[in-house]
Amino acid sequence: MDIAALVSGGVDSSVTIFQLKEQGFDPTIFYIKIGMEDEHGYIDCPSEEDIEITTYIARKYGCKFEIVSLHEEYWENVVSYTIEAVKRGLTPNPDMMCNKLIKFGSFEQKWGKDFDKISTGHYATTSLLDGKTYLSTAKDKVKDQTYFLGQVNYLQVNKLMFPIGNLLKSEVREIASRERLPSADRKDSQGICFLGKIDYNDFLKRYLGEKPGEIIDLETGKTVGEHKGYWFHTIGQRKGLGLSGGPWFVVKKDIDENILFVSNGYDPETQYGKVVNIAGFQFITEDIWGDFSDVKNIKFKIRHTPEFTEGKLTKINDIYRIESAEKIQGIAPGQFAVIYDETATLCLGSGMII
RNA sequence: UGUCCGAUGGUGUAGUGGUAGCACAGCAGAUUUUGGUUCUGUUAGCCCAGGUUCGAACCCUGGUCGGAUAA
Repeated sequence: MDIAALVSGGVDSSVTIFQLKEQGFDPTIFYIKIGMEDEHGYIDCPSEEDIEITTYIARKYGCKFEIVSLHEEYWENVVSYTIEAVKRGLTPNPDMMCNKLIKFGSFEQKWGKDFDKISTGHYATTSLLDGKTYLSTAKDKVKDQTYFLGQVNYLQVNKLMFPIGNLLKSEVREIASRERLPSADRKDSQGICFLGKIDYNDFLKRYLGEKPGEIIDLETGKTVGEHKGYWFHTIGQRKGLGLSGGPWFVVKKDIDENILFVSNGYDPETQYGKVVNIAGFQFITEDIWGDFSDVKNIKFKIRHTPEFTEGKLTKINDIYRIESAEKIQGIAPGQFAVIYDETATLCLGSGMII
């Protein structure tokens, strides 16, 4: 079986190679360059060290190694999507789009198609049900990364391998240090990858500029301050408002009027919600309930959190709706709601929060 | 103009003679493959000038500023 293994130089993806070799496979390693420099020199993803480590891994395990670039694709799909979404007042999720469109999209079209499987270092698993592959959660429920995979489709899931999905993070670290992998002690990667060391707000300022507007207390209707552009704030956000007498949380945006609505205090009701409406919901594999019509008990996430929330899923025409069992904070349109089965073992699908 | 009240970190406030606290904001770090949340740490202050006192944010006098009220 021919396996294309995506390796980033981090601990997780490094260990996948060890795992694959243990299982008798001989993967071809791919390092995808996406850190792109635009005309302003503002996108920057320092990849030297990553490539160095990946090269070492390839040599250590005697794997073929290719460095490929998806700069253009990344820019056209992920970065522009991010900017467009933010401009419309949404909260984008570039990393989910990167998985869907780049790692398992463009890569597949250009190189992956020649392989039987694509392996990555995600904390996720797949399982077979009635002969069909389903995306499933990882053994390490805290590190589980199925949320970021919620937008992939059946063809992609069918072809994916997650060699560390059945390991705990601690076990991965153990293997890495036992195998003396240079990435053993590297910090977990975090943050939007294309930004590198660039501050997200700087990035937005660069592309969208500043546009002062009012901050209004939703409860009293009073203007309590000024912001520099609605795109610098997302629903549920506390940091960055600069208002005293808080804490204050962003609860609503008016894009046309460029107004930010906030609520004050630690537990105002306006900060929470129980209903999440989802547009464009799609099952990754298929509707496990058959013809979905009534109400189903599910678990879900509206952002990458350690816990799964309980809720009920219903369908209203083209829109799916989650009724959360408990009130949840920061329901941000543009983010994806990812649906799991009742036991949080199968990742069923996702759609965009509206 | 008279009278009264107030003046404490960026903001809102505790502290009535003895080391100036708290909240929010800010900053830093932890957590997190999305700017979110959460957690930890931290910066920064007694309107000014005199006086009383061993010692003053606190008491007294004057000034400055803000608010109220009277004509």
